[in-house]
Amino acid sequence: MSKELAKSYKPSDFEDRIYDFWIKGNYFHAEVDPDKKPYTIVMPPPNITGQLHIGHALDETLQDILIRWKRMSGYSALWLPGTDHASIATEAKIVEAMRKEGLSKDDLGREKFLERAWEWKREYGGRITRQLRKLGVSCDWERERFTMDEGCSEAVKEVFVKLYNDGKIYRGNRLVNWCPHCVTSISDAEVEYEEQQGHFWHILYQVKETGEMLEIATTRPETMLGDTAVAVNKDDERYKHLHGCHVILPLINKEIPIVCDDHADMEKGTGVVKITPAHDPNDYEVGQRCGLPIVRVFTYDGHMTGAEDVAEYEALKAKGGLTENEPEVLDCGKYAGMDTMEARKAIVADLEALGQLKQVKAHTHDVGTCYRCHTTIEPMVSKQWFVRMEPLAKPAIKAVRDGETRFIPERFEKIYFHWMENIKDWCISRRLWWGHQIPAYYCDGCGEVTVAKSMPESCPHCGCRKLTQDEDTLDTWFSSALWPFSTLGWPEKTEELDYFYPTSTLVTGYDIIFFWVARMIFSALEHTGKTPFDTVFIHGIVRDELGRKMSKSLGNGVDPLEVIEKYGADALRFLLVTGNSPGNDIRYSEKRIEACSGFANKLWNASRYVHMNIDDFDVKNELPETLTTEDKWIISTLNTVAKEINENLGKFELGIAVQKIYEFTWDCYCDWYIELVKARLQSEGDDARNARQVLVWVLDRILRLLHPFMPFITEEIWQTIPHEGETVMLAEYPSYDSSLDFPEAAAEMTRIMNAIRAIRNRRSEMNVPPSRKAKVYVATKFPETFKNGSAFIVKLASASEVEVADSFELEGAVTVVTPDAKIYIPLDELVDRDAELKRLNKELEQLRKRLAQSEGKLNNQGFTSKAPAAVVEGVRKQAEKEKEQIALIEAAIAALK
RNA sequence: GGGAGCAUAGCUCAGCUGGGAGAGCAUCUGCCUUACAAGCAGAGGGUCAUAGGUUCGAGCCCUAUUGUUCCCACCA
Repeated sequence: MSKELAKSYKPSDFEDRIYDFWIKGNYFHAEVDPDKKPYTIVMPPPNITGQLHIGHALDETLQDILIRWKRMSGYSALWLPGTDHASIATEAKIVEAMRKEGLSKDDLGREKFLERAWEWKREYGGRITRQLRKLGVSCDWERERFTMDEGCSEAVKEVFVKLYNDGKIYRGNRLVNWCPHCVTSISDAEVEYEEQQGHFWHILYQVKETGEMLEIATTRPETMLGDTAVAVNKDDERYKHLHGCHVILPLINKEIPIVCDDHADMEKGTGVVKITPAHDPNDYEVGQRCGLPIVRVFTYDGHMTGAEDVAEYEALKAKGGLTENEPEVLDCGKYAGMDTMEARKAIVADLEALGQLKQVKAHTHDVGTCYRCHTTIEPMVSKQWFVRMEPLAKPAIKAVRDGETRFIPERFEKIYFHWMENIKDWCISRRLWWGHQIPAYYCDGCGEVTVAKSMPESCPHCGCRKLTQDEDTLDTWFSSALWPFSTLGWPEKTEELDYFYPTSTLVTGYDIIFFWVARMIFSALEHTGKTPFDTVFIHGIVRDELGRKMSKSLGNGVDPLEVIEKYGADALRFLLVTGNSPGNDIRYSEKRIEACSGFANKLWNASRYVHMNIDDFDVKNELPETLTTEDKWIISTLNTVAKEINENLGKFELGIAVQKIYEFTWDCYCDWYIELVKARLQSEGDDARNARQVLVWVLDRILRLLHPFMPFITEEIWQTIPHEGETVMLAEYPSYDSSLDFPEAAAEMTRIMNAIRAIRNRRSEMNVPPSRKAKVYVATKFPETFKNGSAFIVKLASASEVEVADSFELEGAVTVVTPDAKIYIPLDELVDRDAELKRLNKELEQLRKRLAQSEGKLNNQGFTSKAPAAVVEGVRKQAEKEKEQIALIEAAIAALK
């Protein structure tokens, strides 16, 4: 490490070097240490397909701040990183790449495809974690995991088998969300609803028994071929005569019953609704209640079924492979093979030709789409694997209700509860190859299923030796749900698991509470008996300058790597926590990042100044025996700030904490303390030596306090000042120390500072340049304080000299009044009697107003009797000060006249 | 249809359990004071969305209203 500090702040010159230094020192590594308390964060694993975006930058920055703070506070702080295999997203990318080569999945076959996928993982899986390093993340790379590595896969199998044996995983035909583009089922959480312009088609169905026409409205006429009933409400007077009758399904002239079901709402439309159990969630329910057949009319890739599909169905039937709720398949005849949109057009046209299309109305409605490819979802009855959610959700609700896991901010608990309380069974099977293959084996002989962690030698049901593993894989989130414990070695009883689990804090965005957070909680409770983390710290999303979500299509994304290149990772990190409170969105703006970078620059320059004053001396980084008033003031202030920052961090108020460091550094240290000691530093002897020590000591504490937020610059500077230890990363985080409290000195310093501010203020109002010095007379009850501080007034308030006394009889002087002093500045030629009178009167008026307020309170018996004594006492003192000041100003006015 | 967030200075936002409205940027004034002009010293600028209520006291708590963003929901 260099001992020199470069002339100017150029983060790109040292950030990478510092990161390498940390890696070489192995400072990120956390061990099981019985002498320390554990603090654990598991990183939300980014997708291997992903590139670092600003959302990651926010998420990782918050985690890094917490982990660095805890590490410096004496915890064994483990931040466990990793990546997610992201089955749909990755598979889609590989399929897309293959398509460009003219290859399909079937051309390659499963084995070859998976080889390619792993190749992809090797190539791109490390990209995102390399990018993360640019941010300065201090995670334990030795413990990096991947959702499909051996251990995580073991955990997945363990969980699947256990849940299956407990009856909490089952396989069956249910209505699922089907993405015809990804050609797989997806879970309810993966459906995104988008508002679309559509139509209501009013179709006429003829009643067989009476010949009358029933008008039925639908938004999806292409599903009508799969209708197996129409429903009316049993209380609907209009249709009571039709109970038990049938209608003729147009186009295919199929006879289907009219059933009664509460789903038919008398208030809505005509009160008659067509029932397509195979392709609509509600209709599926009606079908179940009324015992209707299920007729599938769509293929899995979004076309109308035809003879081939029927043949497939018949073959399965012949084999005895039909199970409960197995949908029949319809040969859609002339519509067979059309995609659903073509079919819709053709069917509508044919209905019109038949005179059975009564009307078409425009209609906007929410249409479900796939969250990955945004293709319209086709609800479809299909045989899939499901997790039974009710028994899992209950304890997960209780754990949060009982406070075993809490959300920051708390309002997100409501969202969590609402979701958990209304949860449906979780469809976990995906017709994909990239992922955890479902550990279920089908016997070629008897067809029975066996669920086991590995393929059984022979079928336990019939002894047949030929078994085939289920082709499908599990939802990506099934493995992510195990992340907090699978990464620590579960199901093995490792010492890491014992020590670091349950983890401490989960940091994530509100957008994946359902996908991930909720599922981790119920999985952890089910398999480890414990909630996976104490606290879920939720943050918002980063928006662009106009408050819009960043998106590829808008092209308004901010590339964090470019920002780091230009301003440094420290500035970006600072930006992401400043002026923000938990759970709220953040707006990115160039102006703001410049301000953050400006702060780093300020710190850099202050450090350079410190260097100018210590480099030629042997300066110890410890407080001297003798402290001056200004020393005590800065130390005492720092002590208070350190106390507050720890409190704020403990409450996840990172934005408040960082602002306090900012203010202390810039206002207290740079603008006041350094200015206050400049004279001493130029002197010789103990005075100067002591000042150097305090200067260094305070800077060291600033660097420590700031380090979790701005790790690079703080390390770079820290290495150049006197210090103990190898890295600021492992220096102790400052906290409150009662021996560093100097309230009297702080009060004295405040009196001087108030006087300086008041004089500057008055001079500025009168446009007196600093070069024009003037004598200052201070009339005060604290003569010692002001005598001691007169040098400061000379230097910082452009005074030629300072005279202190109980009172002065001066005429033609400008007067300023502070709570502790009346100050005269004789600037004869500048004194504009009228202007001065006007100003004094204005001030008097303000003071009187305040006094009136104070006295109003004190005269209010409700206030004096009910308000806390300390508050009442505070107002009383305030009122006294105000009276004193008023008297002083009145005297000044009288003197002018 | 249900729920949540937000509304505070020209702009972007803080404001912790109720106890005299803040920051950054922008604007204006004066300073190249030997760390920093990416700076220093100052100034102006707010009916805390609206209307009620609780309280000795409300930006903060309660109710309603308006605007705005988002989430959830099976409405043909």
